[in-house]
Amino acid sequence: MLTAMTDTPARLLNLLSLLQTPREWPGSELAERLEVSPRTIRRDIERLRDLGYPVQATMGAVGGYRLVAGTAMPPLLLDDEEAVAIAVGLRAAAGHAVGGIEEASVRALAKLVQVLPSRLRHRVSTLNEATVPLLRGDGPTVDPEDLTLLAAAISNRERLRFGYRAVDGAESKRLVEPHRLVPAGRRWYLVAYDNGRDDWRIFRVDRITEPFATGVRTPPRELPAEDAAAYVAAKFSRLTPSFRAVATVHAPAEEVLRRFPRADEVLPLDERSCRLQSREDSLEWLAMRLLMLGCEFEVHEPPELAGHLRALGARATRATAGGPG
Amino acid sequence: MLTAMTDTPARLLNLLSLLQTPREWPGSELAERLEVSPRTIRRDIERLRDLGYPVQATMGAVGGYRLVAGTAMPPLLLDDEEAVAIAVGLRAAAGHAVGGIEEASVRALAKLVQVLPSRLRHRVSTLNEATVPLLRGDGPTVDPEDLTLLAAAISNRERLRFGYRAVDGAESKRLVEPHRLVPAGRRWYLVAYDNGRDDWRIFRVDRITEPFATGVRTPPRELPAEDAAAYVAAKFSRLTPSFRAVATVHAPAEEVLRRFPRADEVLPLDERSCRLQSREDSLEWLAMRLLMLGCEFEVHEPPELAGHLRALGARATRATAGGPG
DNA sequence: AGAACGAGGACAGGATCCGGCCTACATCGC
DNA sequence: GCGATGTAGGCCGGATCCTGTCCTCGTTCT
Repeated sequence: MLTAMTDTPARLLNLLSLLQTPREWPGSELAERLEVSPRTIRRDIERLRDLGYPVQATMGAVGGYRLVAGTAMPPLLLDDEEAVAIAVGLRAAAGHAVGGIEEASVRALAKLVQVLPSRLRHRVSTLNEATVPLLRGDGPTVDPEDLTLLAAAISNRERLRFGYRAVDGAESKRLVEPHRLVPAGRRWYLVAYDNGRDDWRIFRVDRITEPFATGVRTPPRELPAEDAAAYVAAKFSRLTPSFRAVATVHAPAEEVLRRFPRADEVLPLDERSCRLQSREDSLEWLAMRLLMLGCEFEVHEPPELAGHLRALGARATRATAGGPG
Repeated sequence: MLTAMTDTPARLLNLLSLLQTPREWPGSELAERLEVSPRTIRRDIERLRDLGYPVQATMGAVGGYRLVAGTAMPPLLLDDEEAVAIAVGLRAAAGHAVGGIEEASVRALAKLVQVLPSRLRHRVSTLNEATVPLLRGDGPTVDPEDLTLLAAAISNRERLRFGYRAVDGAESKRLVEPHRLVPAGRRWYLVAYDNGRDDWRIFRVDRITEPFATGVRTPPRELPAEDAAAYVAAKFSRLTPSFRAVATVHAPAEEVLRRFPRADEVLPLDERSCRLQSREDSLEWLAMRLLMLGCEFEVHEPPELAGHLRALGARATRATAGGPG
C-alpha cells in the first residue's frame, strides 16, 4: 500500500488493512511486513483491541491474528478493484428500488466517491454505462450521479443551484438549501428550502437538471414537519400516478411472493395458483415483470395493463414473423 | 464514535473518520471534538497528508478541512446503515453479471462480511431475500453467500469441504484446496485441487452444496496453467451452451449499444435500425432483453430464440384474454 | 480594515514508543 | 508426552516523538 512504515499511526492503519484480509496472519509475518519487532506487533494488536477492533487470535502452533465481527464497523480498507466494485454495486442499488435502504446507499456512495481516486472514477463511470440498461421499464430514471451530489450537499449543508422542469414543462432556475432526500417507490424527492421562493419546496430529482453545489454553507434550518418522509408523503400521496394491478397467476403463492416481495397482496387460490395485487408506477414495467415470471397468468385490472401486454405480445410475435421459420 | 481520545494513533483514525463526512470541518471544531489544541490538529492534518490522504483546506474566514479524492483509497469509515447498504448492493452486483468486476465484488463482499457486526448481518440477509427476484432468466443462480465463503477460504488458504452434484445428477462429497474463483458469463467456476482425486478440478459453483471451510490451512499449490481463467476457458469453452443470436433492431445503433453493452457486434444498417449479434447462455433471457428494448425488431437466428419469443408473445396475449376488455 | 481561519517555525518538558528479555499458556505434530 | 511454534504480557532503559504555548504570515469573507 503506502511506502515506508516508520510511523506508529500509519503502521496501525496498515495493520488493520492486513488483518482485514480474510486470512490469518502470524505475528512474525506481520512483524516482517511492517518492519518492526514481533513485540511491537503484539503491542499494536493490543492497541487495536483497546480501540474496539475485535482482533481474534488462534493459539497454538499454527496460530495467527485476524479481524472478526465485532460490535462496530472497523474502517474498511479497500484496494482499487474492490473500491470500484463497491461503487458500481452501490450505484445499481441506489438507482433501483431495494428494500428501504435507498437513502443509505446514496449516502455511502457519496462518501465513497468523495474520496475515490480519479483514475478509479472513470473506470466506475465506464462500468456504470455498461450496467444501466437491464431494467428501467420506462419513464425518467434518476441519475445516481445527481443523487450523490445532492446527498453530499445535504450533509455538507451547502447551498445548491439547479434548473428545474415543472410538470407543465416550464423551466426555472433554483437556489435552495437542501434538507433531505426521500425515496418513494422508484422516484426520489428532494426536500429543500427554496431561497428564491422563501419557502419549503419538494423537487422530483429526475426533473432536476445540472445540479451544482455552490460551496456556500448555511446554518441548518428546521423543517415544519416531524419527518421529511412524512412531509413528502403528506404532499404527494395523491399526486403520484400509481396503478393497482390485479392478476391471477398460475404458480404457487410462495413462488410469486419470492419474485414480488413488494406486492401489496398475494392470496393463494389453490395449490398452484394465486391472486396478485401490486402497485407500480409504471405499467410497462409491471407487464414485463409478470411476463418474466415464466408461468401463465391473467390480468384483471387495470385495462391499460392488458393493453400493454397485448402490445408486448404482438411485438414478440411480429419479431418472429420475418424469420427463416 | 469511540470513547476517550488520549492516544495519538487513535486520534488520527478518528480524525480520518470525521474528515470522511462530506462536510467541512473547521480546525477549531476538530480540536474541540478530539480534545486537543488546534495546533495539534494542524499537525495531525499534516501527518495525514504525509501519509497520502489528500486533506483539502479552504482558506479564509469560513474555511475548513475535508478529505478529497487522492491517489489512494483512504480507509472507509461507515455507519451501520451504510455498511448494510453496501453489503446488499454488492450481493446484487456479485450475483448478476456486471462488466468484469464480479470477482472484485465477491472479494469486497468477503472482506465486509468478515467484519460485519452480527446485528447488521441479519438485517442484510433479510434485505437480500427481498432483493433477489428481479431477473434471473432461468437456470440455477449462484448464491452470493456461497461465493463469499469460497472467496474467504481461497484467500485464507483453507481446505474446503462440500457436496457436489455432477451433470448426471450423481452426488459426491469433496475435500479440496480452493485456488481461484472464475466468473464466466452468468456462471461461476471454482478451480481447486481435489484432495480425494489428487488432481485439479473445476467445479460449477451453483452445483456446490453446503460448502464448509474446515479451518485447516494448506501451503499454496501451483496451478498447472498460467492463469485460472485461462485454465477454465481451455477446459470449458466447448461445454458451455452458448448461442449466437442475430436480430435486426429498429432503433439507432448507439441506443442499442447502450442497452447491450456486451453485445458481440452492433452494425448500423441505417439511421434508425441496426443489426445486433449477441451471445448469451440463456435464450429465454435473451428474448426478454430484446423485448425490453421497447422497439420493433426481427429475429433471424437461432430458430430456438424465435420459438421462445413466440411462446412469450402467446403467453402475453393469453394473459389478456380473460380480462374485462 | 478587521475577523476568522489555515500554515508553519521554535522551544521545552513530558509522555510515549521501541526493542530486548523474560515467563506463562495453548495447540499441533510426532 | 514432548518439543516446536504460536499468542499474551510484564519489565526496563534509552531514544524518540508528541504536545501546548508562543509567534508570524497569507488568504478570504464581511
